[in-house]
Amino acid sequence: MTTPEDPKADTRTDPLGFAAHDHGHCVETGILAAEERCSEKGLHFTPVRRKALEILLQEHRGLGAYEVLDRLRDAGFGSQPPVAYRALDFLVANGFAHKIERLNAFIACAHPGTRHSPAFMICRLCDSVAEAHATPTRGALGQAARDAGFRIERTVVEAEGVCPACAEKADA
Amino acid sequence: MTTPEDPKADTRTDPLGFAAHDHGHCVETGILAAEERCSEKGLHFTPVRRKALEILLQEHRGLGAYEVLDRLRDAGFGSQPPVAYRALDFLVANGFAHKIERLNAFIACAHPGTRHSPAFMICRLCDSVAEAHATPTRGALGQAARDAGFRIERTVVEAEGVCPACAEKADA
DNA sequence: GGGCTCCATGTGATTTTATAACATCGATGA
DNA sequence: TCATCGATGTTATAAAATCACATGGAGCCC
Repeated sequence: MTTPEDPKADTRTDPLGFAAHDHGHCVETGILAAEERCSEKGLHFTPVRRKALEILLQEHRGLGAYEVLDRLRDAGFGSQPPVAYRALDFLVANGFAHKIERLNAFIACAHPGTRHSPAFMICRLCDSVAEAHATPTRGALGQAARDAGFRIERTVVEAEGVCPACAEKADA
Repeated sequence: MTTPEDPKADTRTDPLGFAAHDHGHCVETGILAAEERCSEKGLHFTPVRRKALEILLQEHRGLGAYEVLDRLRDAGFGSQPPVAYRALDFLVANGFAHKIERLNAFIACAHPGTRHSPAFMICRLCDSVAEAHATPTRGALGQAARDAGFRIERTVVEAEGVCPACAEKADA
């Protein structure tokens, strides 16, 4: 965790959980976490896969597969859809990224390494996305599932709305 | 290798909330509710729209837009995608149906008339879908949104797993 | 080393899902 | 009457995802 002496040194205002932060840090630690976990688990963190994760980490918003593909192509990798989809599948399967169903888009995991059900907050005005933890077995859905005898294996929880920065702009 | 029965082929035990029920009732009351609400609100419940809702009501699973389109064509309506998408858009916009993002599919609302955030339980074995109520502002997501200052306008809550009927078959 | 298998990458082609753009037509009402 | 509007229809195209198959390198066994 970096604690910059001068908070104003950080000029980027990309929201992470809609809060200002040192964004270079995101990419760096995201890649490091993936490297570590891959070597632990014997997974092949190959160049395309690494690059795809890097691309996702660079933005706190959902990127379409074809947007990722464009950037992979620019980086010298293959130019056909399966190139992107396969890299993204790997990242999602191993918890380094998530798919946002509402957007048909992908985003780097904000809590890599921890076992979790993600929940997303998607700003419809600026497209930024924050990841929180969902607790699917608690709450109304969990109760309904228990009542019905339904075994939950995976959950999609996505909230659409307005992030604090955009709400503030709208007020002004 | 044995040839187990394909659970998706079983149409006799349509589950509603994964429970047996009088299915004719579903279609009938669904249509009636829509008629009533449309006349209340001055909405045009036209033949295509009515037929589309009927089609959705006939199944407790998600139907793709093109599946709906096929049946609309069979019923004598137009045969091009916008025909289905427009009817479905109307139904969704007015709360008579929902889109299931995980499946890129549509389903008739199980609680028409009541204002609610739907939550779905999707059986990955037989494709049946049950609708429950979500309480997005309670629970972890609501707390995260409040903490972040995010204003939730709409939520997608979808659980994938195994319905009681399929779980039982799997045990046997 | 030779050959083998496995897995990742690459490509072209296709399928599935969704929208754009524009014509027609009937109901409503000035 | 005729202007307007919303609904329906059509053709064409865009966007998202998958299929099928070829290549190529890493590790391994003999």
